Amino acid sequence: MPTMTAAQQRAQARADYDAFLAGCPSRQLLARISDKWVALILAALGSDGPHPSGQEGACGQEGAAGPRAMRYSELARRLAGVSQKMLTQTLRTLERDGLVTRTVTPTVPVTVTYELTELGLSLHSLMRSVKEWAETHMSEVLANREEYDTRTA
Amino acid sequence: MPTMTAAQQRAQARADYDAFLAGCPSRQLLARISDKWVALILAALGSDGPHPSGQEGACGQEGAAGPRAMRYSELARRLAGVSQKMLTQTLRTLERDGLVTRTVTPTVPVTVTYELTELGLSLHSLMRSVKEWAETHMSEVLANREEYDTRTA
DNA sequence: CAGGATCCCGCTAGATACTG
DNA sequence: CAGTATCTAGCGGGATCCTG
Repeated sequence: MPTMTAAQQRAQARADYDAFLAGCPSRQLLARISDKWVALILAALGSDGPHPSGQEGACGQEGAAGPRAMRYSELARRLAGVSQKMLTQTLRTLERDGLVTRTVTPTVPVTVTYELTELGLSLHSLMRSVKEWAETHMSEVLANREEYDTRTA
Repeated sequence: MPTMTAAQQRAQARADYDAFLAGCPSRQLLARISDKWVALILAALGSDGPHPSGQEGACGQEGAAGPRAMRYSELARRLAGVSQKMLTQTLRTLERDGLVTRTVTPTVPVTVTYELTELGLSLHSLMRSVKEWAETHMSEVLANREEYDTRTA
C-alpha cells in the first residue's frame, strides 16, 4: 500500500498545478482581462465618444480613440448592468495594478475620477487586437458550431 | 408610483446588458480563451516539444513551434491537474468551434487523437501575443501592486 | 482507453441596507 | 456622491462510479 491513495495523489497534483499556474504571468493576465467588467471599464476609459443611450456598436469599444477621465457615477451609467460592489471592486484592483489612477477632488460632495495610466492604455491596445481577432474569426467559429450541431443532432 | 420599482429597473437593465454581451464576439472570445483549460490545451497542442516531467518553462507554452496531434491520455498527462470531466468537456467545445479536430481510430481499444485546425492555430498565435504582453508588463504590474499594498497598509 | 452520468461543495456575484 | 458591510443563492468545477 502506497503512502498516498490514487485520489490523494491526484489532489496533490492539482494543488501543485494550481500553485504553478498562480505564478504564471500569462494566466494572471488572462484572469484579469477575462473578468466580467475589466474589459468594459477599459473600453469605457480607453475610448472616448458621446454617451450613446444604448450599448450598440460593438461592445462599447467604439468611439474616437483617446483616453478619458470619468467619474464613478459616469462609469456606473455607461456600464448599465454593473452593481456598485463589482464596479468599486474592479476599479480597486485596476488601481492596485497600476492600470488606472483614482483621483479624489475634495469638493462637496466629493468627486472621484478614474483615468487609464500608460500601462492601462497599453493593455487597452492589446484588448483591441483581441477584439480584432474576434471580429475576424468569430463568424467562422459560429458557422462551425452550427454545422457541428446539425451534424450531431 | 412607477410601474417598476428601482430594483426591477436595475434588474431589467442587467438582463438587457447580459443579452447584449452574450452576442458580442469579443466577449465570447474572451470567455473562451479565459477558460481554465483552453489556454493549456491550446499550448499543448500548438507547441511541440519533449514531455518535461514538470511544468517548468513558462506555463507550458515553450518548446519548438509546430502543431501536434495528441492522444486523450497524453493530454491528460501533460495537463497534470485536469479532471477527465473538464478535459472532455473542453475538448468537445473546442471541436464544436472548429478549433481542434477529433480523430477516432478503431483499434482495440479505441485511439482518439486531437489536433489543432488552422483556425485553432490562428487562435494559438493570438495567445502568444497575449503571453508576450504578460511577460513584458507583468513585473510592472506586480511592482505597482506591492507599492499599493505598502502604501495603504 | 476514452468518456458519460450523477452528486455535491465552494466561491463569487448580486441584492440590500448603511455611512462619511 | 461614492462608497462599505453583510447575507444569500446559483453555478461551475471536482470527485466518484459506471460503460462501449
